[in-house]
Amino acid sequence: MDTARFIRQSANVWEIAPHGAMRVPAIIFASEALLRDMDDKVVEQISNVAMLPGIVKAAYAMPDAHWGYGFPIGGVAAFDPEEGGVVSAGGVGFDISCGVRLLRTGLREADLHGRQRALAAALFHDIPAGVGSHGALRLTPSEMDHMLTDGARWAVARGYGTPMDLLHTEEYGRMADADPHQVSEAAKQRQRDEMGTLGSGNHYLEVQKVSQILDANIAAAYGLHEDDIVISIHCGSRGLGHQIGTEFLREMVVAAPQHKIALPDRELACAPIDSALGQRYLGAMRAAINCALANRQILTDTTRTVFAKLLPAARLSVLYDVSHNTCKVEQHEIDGRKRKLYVHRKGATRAFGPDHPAIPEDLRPYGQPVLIGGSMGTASYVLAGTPQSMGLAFGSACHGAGRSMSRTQALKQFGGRHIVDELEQRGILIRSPSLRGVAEEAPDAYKDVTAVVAAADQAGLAHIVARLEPKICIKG
DNA sequence: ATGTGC
Repeated sequence: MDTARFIRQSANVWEIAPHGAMRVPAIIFASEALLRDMDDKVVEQISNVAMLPGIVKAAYAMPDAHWGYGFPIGGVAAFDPEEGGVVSAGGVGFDISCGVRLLRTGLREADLHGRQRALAAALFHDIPAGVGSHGALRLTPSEMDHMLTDGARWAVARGYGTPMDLLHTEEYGRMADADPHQVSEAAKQRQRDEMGTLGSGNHYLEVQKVSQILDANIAAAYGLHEDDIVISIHCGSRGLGHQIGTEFLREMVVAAPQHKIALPDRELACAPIDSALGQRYLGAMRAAINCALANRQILTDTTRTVFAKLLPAARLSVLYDVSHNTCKVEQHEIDGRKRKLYVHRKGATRAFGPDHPAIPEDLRPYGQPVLIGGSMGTASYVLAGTPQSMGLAFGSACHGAGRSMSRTQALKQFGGRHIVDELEQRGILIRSPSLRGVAEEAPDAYKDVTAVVAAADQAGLAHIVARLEPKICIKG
């Protein structure tokens, strides 16, 4: 990307002033090197987002941004219903409420010695992974509705985990105002036996060690110490979220003319927040958020069972669970005035600063944990929301490394077997039902996650707390 | 992301 197109606001903040049909500026958070390597499509897409009705302040792209469906992945945009603001299915993405949950184990790296292979085998055996994977559960229609209404709270009530888990989950495990009646039978059908499954693509369950502490004070408050073993679970709402996304996208394209919305790109299909269609989508999307929260809760329970068999000294506790594909109603102060906004985060993690009431009480003084999943075989990071993050991009940060190469391109260039062998030589065990999937997820098909989080940190979006390195990766 | 697709 040509950096001359931008007004450089500061070292890591780049702006395109509004022109043409843009209502607000487009802003990219990135280092100069990341921006130079960034897909031109990102500017085109956030500039299009900046044209949508009721958009507030600016359309943003995070340092890991790349080309997505309509909105870039790594995009943030907030809309005001009082100014004709819209909600967009493409602004949330197909994998509704995809997110990361981080578990502490109470184990140290030394506790894994001699057990790593057995643990990898047991996790791979018990965690359903891959395209169309099925879990042990099969939901009746009434259980499906309970799950879609109560999220992780439903899972805990059914014996999958403890109330303590909910305390450290976004929305305390239950997204309010979900409406299972707006979720089609087809979506429910697809999800019936997919609860507690990982899925495919970039989803994974990883056993990691804390390799570096970058903020000792916050790390201690988060219960993280060097050489600790932790577990990251990265997955979303499976077939249900995808089906909801597909159906509403189609409906929003058809309805756009009725709502008098001129779309700069039909992939940006959206509906006014105050329309019946907008409200129906929000009800269904929140039900999908509950599905993802319940899914990660059940996976937590399965993981606990595996650890109890192999490493009974382990005590798995949730540090935090946060989504990076959502649209949420939040209060934000704009020019001294508090406004209720519909914040779309697509491949962007919520990153609320210290003292925000949405953060669990014991973590509140330190800022919300921001969980950044790296690409397979590379590092992940834990960051914390900062006091200034609310004013920068509505309290948002990056979500991962971000692809630098398409899946097709990665398949041409890399071999799954080779990647597994190479990582094994570095002490990282990859277990996956699909070598093709492994090739698509090759570490070199992604940006450098360390550079991405450094840019997020330097821009002030979130503050780096700890670095995690993989030991075992169960790959979807 | 996805019962991976014109």
